[in-house]
Amino acid sequence: MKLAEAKQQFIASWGAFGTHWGINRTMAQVHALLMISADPLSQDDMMQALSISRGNVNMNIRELIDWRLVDRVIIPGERKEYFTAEKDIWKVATQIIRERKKRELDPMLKLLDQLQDVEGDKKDKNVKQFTDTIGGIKRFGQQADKMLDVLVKADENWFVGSLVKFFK
Amino acid sequence: MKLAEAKQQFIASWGAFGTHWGINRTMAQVHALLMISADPLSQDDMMQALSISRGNVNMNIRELIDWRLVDRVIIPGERKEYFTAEKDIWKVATQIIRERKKRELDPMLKLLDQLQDVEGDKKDKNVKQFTDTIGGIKRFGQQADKMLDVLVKADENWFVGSLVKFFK
DNA sequence: CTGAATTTTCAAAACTTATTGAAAAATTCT
DNA sequence: AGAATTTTTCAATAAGTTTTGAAAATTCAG
Repeated sequence: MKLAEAKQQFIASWGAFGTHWGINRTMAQVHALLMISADPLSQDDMMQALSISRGNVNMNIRELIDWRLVDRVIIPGERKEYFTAEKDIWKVATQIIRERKKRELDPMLKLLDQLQDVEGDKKDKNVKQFTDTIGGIKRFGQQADKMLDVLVKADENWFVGSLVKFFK
Repeated sequence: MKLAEAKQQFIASWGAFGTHWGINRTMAQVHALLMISADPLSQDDMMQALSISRGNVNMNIRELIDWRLVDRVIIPGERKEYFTAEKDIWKVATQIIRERKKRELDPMLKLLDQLQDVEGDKKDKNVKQFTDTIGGIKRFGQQADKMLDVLVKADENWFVGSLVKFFK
């Protein structure tokens, strides 16, 4: 397979993959493009490569920067801004976990806390089923929360090394 | 807080949460409703509880069954079908992992294999960046794949117990 | 087998989200 | 400072997704 074709396929698939995980297709594609580009790209480069509008590139790039997956790069002597993506997939993954935890898991746990104490007879099976379910999700979420905290602070080598032993 | 109000809040939040993870809001809400219901519900019950149409309930229930998160229940003497959800959140989580792995991770790994061998000079930095990135993602994905396999087959108590030690 | 109850399907409509592109703002050069 | 270039914004529009609801299919009791 030719490089250009392989690139296109990867970008398309990464985009489709993203949509299954609640990520805007174009944002995932911009990310994919930057991950496989040896050099930083300008917004014009991306418009070109993905056949999308200037506004679209701009919005998605800014969101990727907000997720800390992409950085602005200044190239001396160039007027335009350029962008690169973090290419170490371990760092990419931990960063995504970090953000989603902050944006989604933490608020969910806060809500579950509030829902925990409903008025009413603890003997009523409807009350009981509700509090049991909420309690179960809360405990699970807290466990996940702790685990992800450690994971995200860990070094890849330590982690993979330890996992090998753990999951023999 | 009153039970009815707490239920509504949970259903709404679970729905919103789902949309951030590529899951149809209504499907997540139906799932939430069944998880906090002490008894099995009919399609009419769900239409009522969520103010949605019959077709909508039907489609989403069938998808939840397809994900093996919900089961049909026959109540003797009743003409209607009833439905219950798995309420053990550990089982829910491992089942979701199982399905997403099958539907998304496995195909992605298969694609990365194909993209691995592009024609061209390995010294060309463009070729190199591409194969390095793809290779990195592939290795990471394979590691995750193995890990999730073990996780999904594990028993919750074993898992949590071991993790506590692991993540001290 | 008949007819009532229930479930399923799916085209059309409603809703949601993403994209465009031109205008405004900001930046940088001379 | 003024002009040229680049970036950002955002209202309008397009594209994509979900929902409805009525018709068709299926199931079941008598």
